[in-house]
Amino acid sequence: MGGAVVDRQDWMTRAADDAIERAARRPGDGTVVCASGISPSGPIHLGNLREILVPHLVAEEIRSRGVPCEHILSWDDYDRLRKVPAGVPADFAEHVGRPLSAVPDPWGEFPNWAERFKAPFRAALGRLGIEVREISQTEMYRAGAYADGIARAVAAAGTIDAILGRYRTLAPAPGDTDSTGGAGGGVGAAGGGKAGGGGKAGRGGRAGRGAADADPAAGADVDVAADEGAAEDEESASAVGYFPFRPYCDVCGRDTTAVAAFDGASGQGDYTCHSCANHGRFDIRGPATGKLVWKVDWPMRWAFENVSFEAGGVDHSSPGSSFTVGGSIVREVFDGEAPVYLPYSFVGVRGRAKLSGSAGGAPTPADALQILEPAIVRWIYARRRPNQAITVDFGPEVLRVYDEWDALNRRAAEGGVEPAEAAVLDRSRATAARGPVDAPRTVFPFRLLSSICDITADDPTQILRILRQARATGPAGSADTAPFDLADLRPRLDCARAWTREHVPAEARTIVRTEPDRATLASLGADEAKALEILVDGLDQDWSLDGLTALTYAVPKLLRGLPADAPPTAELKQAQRAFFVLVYQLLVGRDTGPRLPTLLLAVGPERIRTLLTGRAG
RNA sequence: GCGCCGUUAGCUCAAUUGGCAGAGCAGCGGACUCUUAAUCCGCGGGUUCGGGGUUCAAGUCCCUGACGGCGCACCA
Repeated sequence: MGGAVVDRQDWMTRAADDAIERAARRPGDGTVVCASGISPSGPIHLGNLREILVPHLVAEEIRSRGVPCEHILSWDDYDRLRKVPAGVPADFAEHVGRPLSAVPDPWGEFPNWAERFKAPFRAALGRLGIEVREISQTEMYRAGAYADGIARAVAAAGTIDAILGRYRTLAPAPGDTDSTGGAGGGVGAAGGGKAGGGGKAGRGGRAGRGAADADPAAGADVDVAADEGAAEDEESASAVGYFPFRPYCDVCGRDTTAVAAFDGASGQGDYTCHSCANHGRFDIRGPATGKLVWKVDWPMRWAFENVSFEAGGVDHSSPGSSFTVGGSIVREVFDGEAPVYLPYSFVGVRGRAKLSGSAGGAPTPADALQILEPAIVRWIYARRRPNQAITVDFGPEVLRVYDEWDALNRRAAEGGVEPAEAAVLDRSRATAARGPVDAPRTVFPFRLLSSICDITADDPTQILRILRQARATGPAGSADTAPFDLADLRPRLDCARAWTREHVPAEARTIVRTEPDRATLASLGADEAKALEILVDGLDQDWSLDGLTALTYAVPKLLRGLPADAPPTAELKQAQRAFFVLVYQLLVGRDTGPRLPTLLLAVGPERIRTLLTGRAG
């Protein structure tokens, strides 16, 4: 009974509280920096979208309070290509080990490998109303922006090695478990006590997501072989001990290098490349031709970008994984502090989404936006706490999602939703900078649109005609009688069309015959033929939903010499049912189908005449 | 070994910071001249995985056990 308090508390407000507090005790002008980082090594899927959406929603909350906030997206396009995904020419294996930005696009449409995968993702972000400042790690490293960070890391190699060692529990030392607890706790505490955790069950769909399938098969050989070459710590240990910076080879461009010697005074060193046997030199002072290993690179950027909030997948969030060690490294090496951190769980997919274009099996944001309105995609990510798994369903559940969404909007319009729920709704529909995301001006139930797309075979003219009819005669739809056009129905109409085409099973679809069923027509009894005649002759009397409804039910009555408005009897009802079956058979080759008046309206008078009489309309 | 998530109606899942356990589907009953996954109304349905604890109050918080899923400890 907290009565008077308007409570919009949810995970986003809490994260925003923490992030603002964290930023306040940081250097800089008080701008809260929320960070995302993605490695564009393949199609960027719906799981990766969470990497963006979690910080985005937190940033939105921060902005809504009038606090300056920036959302950055670090493209890890200077990472090595780790393996060649399925569907890519096998000879691309030679590029394994090179930076993603230095590998060509297999299909020659983009400047390089990384850009191929950035482009569609960027477009999807635009539709979702998400604005970020993109940062290319390739450019940053090559421009020498990180020179100071690299120098610090190299100088503190021993410290870093020791930190990593603290968390190594695999091989020999069964040692100290409390060092883990201590470090992890220190870092995570600010997150409100929940920062320690996150991981979660993933890939909810038993129908499977496919990403997993692609992994082992596709790259196994290549991956193992290449990683062997790169096998880092062990190899280099003999020469110069642990070394957190890995040079790319001057000759072959791969990171299959081992540092053989390094001189701290000059900042220069020697390496040997396993792939091409090149012996080369590198210099960490200016523009870099290599990069820090991941677990050092990440905390270095926290300090460099002054990050106050970031989210990470469960794989980064377990004890001993990159976030935990990063917390120690940023403090001990970069004189910084870990951001407020939210671990997020995996995004599962159900309902056999159509595979996205290029290589992968996992659906992308672009795939989702073909089926779901932008606001609904945002809603799916906003309404669940990050550490809960999300299942995006492309199957029949889509209908339910739309129904729920419409119901929520309706209730909100009537002012009948809880503050917390209303807040999530607001966050889903609009952003601070861009305003409302793309949404239909005229809303019809998704299942209605889908059904109409189905029976009209996507004919825009007929879709519009039926919808106008539906609105005119709709039961409670009297509220909004404003005229509308196809454009007012988008993007939902396009979503319904795509969903119907790609996700509704064939047996649930209605396919109107293109040619009359002459065999059945030839075997009709006299009454049947007469009934069809009555129907066809009556089509023009009142070509509307109501008119056709009256007509279809009247036919068996007229056939018996009864008036069209005769009261129904059991016998009449039976006759009506039999008549409907006959019409369904002739129109769609089945015993049942969509309600006849609707179906007739969709098929149109000429085609009805052709199919029911065998004569050209 | 360390750690995370889940377990709620026949099924799929909700339940804002602890405050009367709720929807959809399925089932049953009824209405619409009614056939369709394009309609409406109603009904039934629960030991919230087990055990302990804190509290006026626990699906929710603490401890513990079971089952299911996953992550890290090698790399990113």
